[in-house]
Amino acid sequence: MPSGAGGLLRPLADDGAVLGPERRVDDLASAVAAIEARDRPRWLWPSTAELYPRLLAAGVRVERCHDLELAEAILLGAEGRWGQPRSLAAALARLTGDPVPPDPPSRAALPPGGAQESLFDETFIAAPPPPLDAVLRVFADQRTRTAAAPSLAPGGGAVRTLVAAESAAALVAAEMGFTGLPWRADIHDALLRELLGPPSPVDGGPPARLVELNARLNEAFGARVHPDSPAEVLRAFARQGITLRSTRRWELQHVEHPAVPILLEYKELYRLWVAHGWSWLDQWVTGGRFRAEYIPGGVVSGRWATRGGGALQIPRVVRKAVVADPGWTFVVADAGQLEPRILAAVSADHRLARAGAAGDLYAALAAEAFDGDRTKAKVALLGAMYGQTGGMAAPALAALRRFYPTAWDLVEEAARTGEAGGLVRTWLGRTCPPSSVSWREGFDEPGMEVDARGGARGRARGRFTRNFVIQGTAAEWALVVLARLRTHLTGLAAELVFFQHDEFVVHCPEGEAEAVVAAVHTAGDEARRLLFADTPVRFPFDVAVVTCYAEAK
DNA sequence: GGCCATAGCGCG
DNA sequence: AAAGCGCGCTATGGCC
Repeated sequence: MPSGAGGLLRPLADDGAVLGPERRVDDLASAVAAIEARDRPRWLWPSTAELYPRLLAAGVRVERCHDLELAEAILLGAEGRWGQPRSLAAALARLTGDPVPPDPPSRAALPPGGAQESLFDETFIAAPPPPLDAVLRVFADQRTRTAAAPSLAPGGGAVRTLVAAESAAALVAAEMGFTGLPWRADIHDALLRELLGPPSPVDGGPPARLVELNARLNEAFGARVHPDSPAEVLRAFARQGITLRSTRRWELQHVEHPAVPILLEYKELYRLWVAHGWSWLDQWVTGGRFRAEYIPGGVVSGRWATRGGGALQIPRVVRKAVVADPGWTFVVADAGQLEPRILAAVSADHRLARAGAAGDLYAALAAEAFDGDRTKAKVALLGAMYGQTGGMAAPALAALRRFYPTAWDLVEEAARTGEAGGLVRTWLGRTCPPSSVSWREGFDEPGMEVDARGGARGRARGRFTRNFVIQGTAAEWALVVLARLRTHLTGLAAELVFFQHDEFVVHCPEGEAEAVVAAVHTAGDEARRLLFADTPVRFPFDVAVVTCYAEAK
């Protein structure tokens, strides 16, 4: 953090009542550090993503915050105003009746130390700090709106929990981005050489193994083929008398032709090379760490998104490069069967909840309703949550409907609401975007009826809302786990280094592993109680203590 | 040259 | 008639 970044501070009570005068400080980070050490307050600020990385860079951590922007986005959704600008300035303008400014474009993903980063810093410093009365006014308004916001959970107050969890998670996100995931560039390089052969002598050229596979592919087709071009590959197969709809792997697998195994191997290695090859390593790994930018609430369902480096898509094979520091280890905790357990808890379906008390929910289902066929039980449950109706799932779904009618009704009701153009909400009250918002580009396919009811489009939306309730509630459970786990890790050297939807990775000295494992289980239990009180459903973790991430699972 | 849609595949 | 959800990233290929 450049020295001299100042700011404005003011002490408040929990309800936002002013407790003292406004104070301008020249060194915001030091002032925050001093107050944090003394009072451990809940910090109220416009944006964690904007401010907290700067505090972290100055060596300052805080325990709690209320993120006005994240709260605003949740509340706008709850009020049917999904997608309106969420910045402090926008929220204030809506209160004063002034023109609402659009949100600034999100910061582009930049490699660490990228040239544009310093440019951005200057812009930030040049901008005046927000007036504190704006912060107070918006906060007071949010408190009222939060109390009124609906949720799937019965009773009130759920959205307040959601806002608190989202704010806490934003702290974790910034800290994880700052800390980074331990990454051994030398091991990554050796892995790439083993799989791809030596890198090309030409800068950026394909490595030896890809060159070789391409040559063999040309031989098999009897012509030069550029395998990275789907159109060219389709034409090459057509010349062999084979008509394909696409060059997707699952379709190629059914084709009898000597080019197929070569092409499949090429595609797999090509993917590794372009997405997680040497240039990825150069761009994203510095000082033995992979640093991504994590974006809480970046996905409509409330899951996190990331910017840069594809942090949530690290291929399993590449995880061999994720190695703990000497004397340290990873605690990798994976919440097994999370979404079906969420369905059991949310629906409170008596029999499903009883199955959810078991260590293996699918096995419990199989024993009760699927003649011991675990695969069938799993297909049925996943089909119900994703809206699958055809193929193998049909008879399984019938059994599910018969044995677990309450759970069945919950997802069906969510689907019907979506098909009719309505909104659904998660347990803690995150609201899905309205149907007027195309939440996914390419949503409309040729021949899809525009009518929201009855048509293919309506059914697609039904599948979306059906899944939204489950995926979104699972994301909320995970947010609470993150927040609680973070709290339990304070005082230890342990650091949260990775989080991926239902999986938590802590990097800690070997001697702390036992305490971290205990903290994970405690956090999971606290999350269950906070969301679902006395549900019989359990949310067990598969926990692995490993020095290499690839060894987990 | 930049912009945008699409294809394809990695993750949960 | 059949229809499984959510993402990010990198390539190609058509466009201006």
